[in-house]
Amino acid sequence: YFHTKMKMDSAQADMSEWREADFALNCTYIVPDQVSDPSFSLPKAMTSIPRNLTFEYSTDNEVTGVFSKEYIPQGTRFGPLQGDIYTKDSVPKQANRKYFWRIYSGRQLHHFIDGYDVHKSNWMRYVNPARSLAEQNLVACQNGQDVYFYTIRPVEPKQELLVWYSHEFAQRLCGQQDDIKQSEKMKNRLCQIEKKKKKVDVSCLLEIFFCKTPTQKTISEMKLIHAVQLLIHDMQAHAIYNSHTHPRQITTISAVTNSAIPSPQPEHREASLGLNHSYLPEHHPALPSPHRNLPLHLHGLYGHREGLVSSYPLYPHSRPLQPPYQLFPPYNPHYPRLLVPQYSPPFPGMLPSRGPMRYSNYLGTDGLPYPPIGQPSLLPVSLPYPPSPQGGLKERTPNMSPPRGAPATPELSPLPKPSSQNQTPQHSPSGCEEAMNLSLATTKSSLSAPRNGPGYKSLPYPLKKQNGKIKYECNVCLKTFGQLSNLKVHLRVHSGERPFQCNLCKKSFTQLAHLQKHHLVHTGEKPHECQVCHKRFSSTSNLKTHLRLHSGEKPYQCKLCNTKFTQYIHLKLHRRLHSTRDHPYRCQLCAQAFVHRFSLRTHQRSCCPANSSVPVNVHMKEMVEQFDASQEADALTEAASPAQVEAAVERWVARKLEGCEGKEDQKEATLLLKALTAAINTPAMPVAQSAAPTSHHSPQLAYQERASVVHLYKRPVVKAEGQ
DNA sequence: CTGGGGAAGGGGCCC
DNA sequence: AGGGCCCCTTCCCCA
Repeated sequence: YFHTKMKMDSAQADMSEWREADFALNCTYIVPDQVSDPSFSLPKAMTSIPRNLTFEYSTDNEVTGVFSKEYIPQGTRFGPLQGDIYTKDSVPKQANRKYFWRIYSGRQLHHFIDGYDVHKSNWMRYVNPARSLAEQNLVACQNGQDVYFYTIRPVEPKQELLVWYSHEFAQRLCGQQDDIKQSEKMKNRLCQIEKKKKKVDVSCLLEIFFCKTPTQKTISEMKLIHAVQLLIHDMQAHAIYNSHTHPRQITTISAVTNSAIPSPQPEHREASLGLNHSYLPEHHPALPSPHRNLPLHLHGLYGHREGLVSSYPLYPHSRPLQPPYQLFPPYNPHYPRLLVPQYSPPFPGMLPSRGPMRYSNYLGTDGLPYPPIGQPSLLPVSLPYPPSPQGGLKERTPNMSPPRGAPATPELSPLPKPSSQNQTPQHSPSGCEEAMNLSLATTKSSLSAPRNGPGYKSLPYPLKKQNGKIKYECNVCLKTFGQLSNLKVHLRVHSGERPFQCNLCKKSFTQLAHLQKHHLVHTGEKPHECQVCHKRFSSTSNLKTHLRLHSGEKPYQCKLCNTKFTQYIHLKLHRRLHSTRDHPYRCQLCAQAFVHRFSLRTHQRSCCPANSSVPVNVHMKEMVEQFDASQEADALTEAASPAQVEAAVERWVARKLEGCEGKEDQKEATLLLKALTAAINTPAMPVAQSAAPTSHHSPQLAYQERASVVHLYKRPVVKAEGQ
């Protein structure tokens, strides 16, 4: 794993200059949502989460974030984001725009995706926004008319997914290129303010934000606001960019923003904007609150410009300071975070506060207490992206010409299934008449590039030659395969892709065969019959296991007590008994633990693999372990003399040999007995003196702390793990 | 609690 | 590429 990780890290691509289309075209892994039965009581926002992800809940069972369950490679695509779709004109009046994403067609706002309704949206609404570049691991891109999240760096297990807009996304959101000139004056003015440490002007600007309803704001005011956004953004970007050479600059800027911006008064905002509490940005600490309250039409102001440049003007693209996404200034919790009204984080999930987002709150009249208003409203002053409302946007991907002026986004309906992209085979055929026809239902593997879109491309599987044969190596776990198709199937293990779905229960699988086998669950069919008892089984494996009952075969044996089992799981469970039993005497060299002190001594003198002074003898090692667990050993006291131990070993060997007729076995047993006896009687080695009961996982520590403790009959409790 | 049996899912190899 | 098959593992339930 470590090797893999290192390899991945070193191979990490620099995506900092990738455009959204690049993400779409070059992503390596595609992780579709889990498809679940719509009749499930849980909303889709909860059930759609891919298997390699998991929610984090607050004590109230509210989703507070999305975490990885396993290693997720860089270049993995999640999505698309789902939700209700509204065109500019069809946005319900009472709509809570907190979860709005803007989808653009070219530079025109085309529609909104609203993640508010947990039954229409998917898990992505719960992803929190990154508060800094350092913690960002996902980038949101609009591909076609869908929003996807791509991993911009490998995500370790149990890490939280934190997203921020792609360059272009942010750009579209602010769409202000030609506002720059107009804002120059403002910038100059504010720079002067900075120099003079005047705060009033900025405060005034913010007042406009907080105290006037959109309609009360004049166009010039809005432009002013926008200019401030740009300025702040610019200054931050500049500061970041130059942070190495001009470290103070950041400080300066933060000081300005910090002092300049008064704490917004939530009541003001609420009252002035006439919004109900659910509009409050506060739920999203990471979001600049004022901005989030901006009505969409205000953003629309910025949306009509033409001639956007693909690269964000404020970010010199020349030399990234830090790998991917150095767009984020370092996050400093001491910075005032409420400044920059900007990027409104899309969805709710983006509750930085980790604040409760009880999904039930979204079901109807929530009434509730979204996270505290005061604090969460803070945002990272550092977020460099241009101001953006809560919208998603659209961009022009090479292969898609946006349906200009398309009607109320028919094809976009998130309800059934996202766009054509990301289609998994189970969805391809229509109708449920095919429910029973597995082959029909799974005609095409989604490994092939999705129809319209970006896809699975350029799989980075290295070719290797092993023994003259070509091998395909998985770039995630380094496992090699003789056939490319096997590797491709294998890759689903990492991507979480499960292209084969059961039409009856919606469960999905990585392989068709598994789906087929699963299907027997529904039909009740049991094709495999036991010829002895005529019991029937759904799989050969299960029949095989069953046959052991007749044959008496018990392939799984406990090394310690020789108990045998027909199934591995039984042995595993059984082993726990040994380990939960006290094993207070842990070898300092190899960490192996024993029930008895004399066993540890013998082990160290005869077969400790870490003791270079004794020949490694696997049989001997097992013998010691077995004897340690034997009734003969148990009968001894810890203070038993070498002679007593030797006698016990003899009894144990004799018992073991009962019923054992093989001369070889006897011979070997005799030899081992001799060796054991010799070891028992060998003068103690230095290391043996250190034998001490262990109450820790760390042998060293245990030794140091407990060396003087002598346990005789009462063994200290030990929490030895496993085995 | 432990052993034991079955059901089901998952990974991989071969053809 | 995909089907078939095998093996392994885990979960669940019961005595």
